[in-house]
Amino acid sequence: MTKPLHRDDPEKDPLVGNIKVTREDWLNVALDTLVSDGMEQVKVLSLADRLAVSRSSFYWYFKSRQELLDALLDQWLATNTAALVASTDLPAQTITQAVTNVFSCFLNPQRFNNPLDFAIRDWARRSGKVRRVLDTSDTQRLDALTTMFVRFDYGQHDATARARVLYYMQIGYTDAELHEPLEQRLSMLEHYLFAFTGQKPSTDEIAASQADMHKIFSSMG
Amino acid sequence: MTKPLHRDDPEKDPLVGNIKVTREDWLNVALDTLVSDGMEQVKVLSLADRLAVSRSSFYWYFKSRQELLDALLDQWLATNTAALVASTDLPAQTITQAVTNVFSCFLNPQRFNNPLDFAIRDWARRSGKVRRVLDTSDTQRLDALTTMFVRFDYGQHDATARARVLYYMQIGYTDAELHEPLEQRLSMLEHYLFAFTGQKPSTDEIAASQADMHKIFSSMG
DNA sequence: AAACTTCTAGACAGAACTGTCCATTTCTCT
DNA sequence: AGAGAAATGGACAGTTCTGTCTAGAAGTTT
Repeated sequence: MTKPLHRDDPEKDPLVGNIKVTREDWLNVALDTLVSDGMEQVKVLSLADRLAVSRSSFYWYFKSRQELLDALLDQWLATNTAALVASTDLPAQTITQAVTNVFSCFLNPQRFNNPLDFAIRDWARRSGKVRRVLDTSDTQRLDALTTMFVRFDYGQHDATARARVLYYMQIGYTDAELHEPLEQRLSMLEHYLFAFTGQKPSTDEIAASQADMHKIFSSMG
Repeated sequence: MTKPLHRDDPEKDPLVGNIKVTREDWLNVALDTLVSDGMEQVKVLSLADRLAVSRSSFYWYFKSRQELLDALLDQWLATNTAALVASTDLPAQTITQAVTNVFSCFLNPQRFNNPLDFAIRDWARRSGKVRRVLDTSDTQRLDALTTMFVRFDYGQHDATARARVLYYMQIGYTDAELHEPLEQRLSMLEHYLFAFTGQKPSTDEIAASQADMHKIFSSMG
């Protein structure tokens, strides 16, 4: 479990009365399960086990399992897309720098939760409602990326194509879970940047970009 | 259901005795369910319902549900990767033509079953064994694509980067289920080709590539 | 036609899950 | 202290699945 339970977290208000866990605790454990095992494995019984709490207590906080699932979708909706869109708007001198900013966002789990994004994508394959929510987000993200390329004087069609190549490649890359060592990944960076922007990055830009990535990884441990 | 049951297919040997369905029928229905609803929904009960046959009869053909799932994985293993690798080896005068060949393969459901690929990817997220099988296939596919770029005089690192951009972008694109009209997709082709190869495609090449795509779609109806 | 092979159907046991009901616990408020 | 509010836990009912066991149906062989 990633986050400590409410009752174990010294930062939070102490629990009064006969309370053992909060609605937030249920949501955190559910989110963790969603990410690691998929939406179908988010089961009241197993969540209760992990919380060491009676299963029936769940129904005090949620009307049904479906209400919990809806809450999880809402939570996703409020995070990942916003982070990515913000990264396309960060100040940058060149398109290479701008693309590096987007890379950084995807690489930083604090800003963009990749596993969660995939769990939602899985889910969308089985639920029309989730599919529609996801489509809206994908459109927003692609629009933001396209705007970024247009800002650096790419034509509308070219910008759209490059936004898609960048975005979809990121999805595919993460999906494949290619766990290559950081050094190898950094050595490829120059070629990725060229493929994405169509422009040879300067040695300064490559170095700056690599330093960026390095910083993210070392801050993660 | 896509394929007719063995008993309904005039091409096949008639079923003798008290036989209603074959092992092949079970596999086909299971594959169809896997593709549309995911591996967790492949249930003996619902397959039996779709076949209009008793559930317990399943155990004549398969030792257990797990044996069926293993058979599905084997079936995938024998198809998609082979088709893609073959497409990288097709004759081509230029890298643009070669990339077009790969596009065609991904677009043609007869050659590459995209939904099945995703069902396997989903599954791999929950099973270490499937993950390993998928990783092996991904590596084979990427190696074939890299070799293709090297054949057209790209440096080793550049070829690897471009192979990945092409392959992962394809995964991401399909995953997003962006159902854009064919005409729009064709109008973007020129920009995709440029982004993937780093070389401006000639007007002849663009036209040939578009014709290729057109042919696939019209043959599908 | 009797024996044999091949598959099917129904009954059963057992597990895992959802949701409901209600008594009980623990703190707060008056 | 007593009443009330805020959860919690245990028992119960109902559904959906897996896998086993066995009798029976529909052909084939001798």
